[in-house]
Amino acid sequence: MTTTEPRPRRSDATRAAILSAAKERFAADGYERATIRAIAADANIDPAMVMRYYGNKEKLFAAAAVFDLRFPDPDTIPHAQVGARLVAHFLDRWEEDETLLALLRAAVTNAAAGEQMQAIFANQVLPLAAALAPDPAEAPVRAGLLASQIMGMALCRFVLRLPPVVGMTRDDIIAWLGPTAQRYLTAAHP
Amino acid sequence: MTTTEPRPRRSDATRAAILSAAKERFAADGYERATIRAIAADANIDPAMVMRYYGNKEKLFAAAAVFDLRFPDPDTIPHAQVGARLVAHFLDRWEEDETLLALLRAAVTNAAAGEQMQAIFANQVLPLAAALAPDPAEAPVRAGLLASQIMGMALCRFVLRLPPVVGMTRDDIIAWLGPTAQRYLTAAHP
DNA sequence: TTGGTTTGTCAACAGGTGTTGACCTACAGT
DNA sequence: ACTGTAGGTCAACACCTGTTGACAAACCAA
Repeated sequence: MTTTEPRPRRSDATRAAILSAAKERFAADGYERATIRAIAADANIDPAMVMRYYGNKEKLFAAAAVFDLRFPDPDTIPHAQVGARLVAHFLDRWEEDETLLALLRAAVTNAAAGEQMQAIFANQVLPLAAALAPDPAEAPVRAGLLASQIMGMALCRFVLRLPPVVGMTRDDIIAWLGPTAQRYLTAAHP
Repeated sequence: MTTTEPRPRRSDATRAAILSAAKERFAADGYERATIRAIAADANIDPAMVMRYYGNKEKLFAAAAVFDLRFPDPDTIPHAQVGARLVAHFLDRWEEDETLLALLRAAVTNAAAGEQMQAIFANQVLPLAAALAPDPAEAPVRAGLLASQIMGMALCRFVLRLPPVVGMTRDDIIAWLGPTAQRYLTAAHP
């Protein structure tokens, strides 16, 4: 038995346009300033359609903020390079998918977005740290430290746009942050 | 000639109450959700007073977001301990003054707040890095790296409230982030 | 063609926002 | 006591927000 795909509806294109516009607006403006009217205008549809297909603004955001970090299999990474590889992977994910930016911008002022951020941390970052940390009991703290450095870099580079941080190249960032991530994940407790 | 203090006005108490309530609201809710009406209610005054004394919401925020990091004199810190000392200092400043939290929460969605954040970076963090970096030309990047780790920790601990990060003690954080800050500021370019 | 379901449009609602101006009150200087 | 000014109150404004319900158009099955 194949997985039962719900047969394609005629309105799928509209749904997709709404979701795409929502991601863009949430990423650019944050939760409160991204208005349903503006999202609908971007998608060239009536604001009422947003309500019809997504119920309300919170559910629309929940749909727009689904995100998979797509970590590589930890076993395929040489132990000495996990830091650099993860920093590089995070940078790529951050730049190729605006969803993370939307999530960050919204999570700072919206409770539901904050919880979604916590869920991503618990379901995706924590298992990764558990697979890499020398002692599984330390995994949560190590995951938290990794998150603090990665999110801080994203904050300064993509949100606050601090000029020296914006000016760094991808390789600069990997060279500086790689050892930090490596230490947070694998080094002995200081 | 003594510095010409503007003689105290009868309304100084009201002004201070407004500013204090504004800091609290901006810190807790961010720029857009902190309404003038709510701030006025906290200060037990009429919303119109806010406009009279601060002109408009943007100017009120600008007044509420003035902040001095109060760095210790770099020369008084033993070179080997600058990282730990600065991390400890940042933690203290962050916890004793909610202005930084207001600034961070607002800077993510409000352009003026973002610029104020950039100004603090340029006027306060950058000179510190310049005084500590081995090569002054590298100071901006080193300051940016320091900011990324410090702001990231604040974001995860005070805003997103990631449980493992909230659970860390002050000493935990200093022990983990101290060496990172030390390396960003003083170690050779990797 | 008929009838019903899906897709879309329009206008309006109830409530909240920053902001303004008219007005009253209490004080300081004379 | 009189008067000008600073401090404070009140109601309203114009606008924007999420959200709703009534209605029209397009589609598809019979």
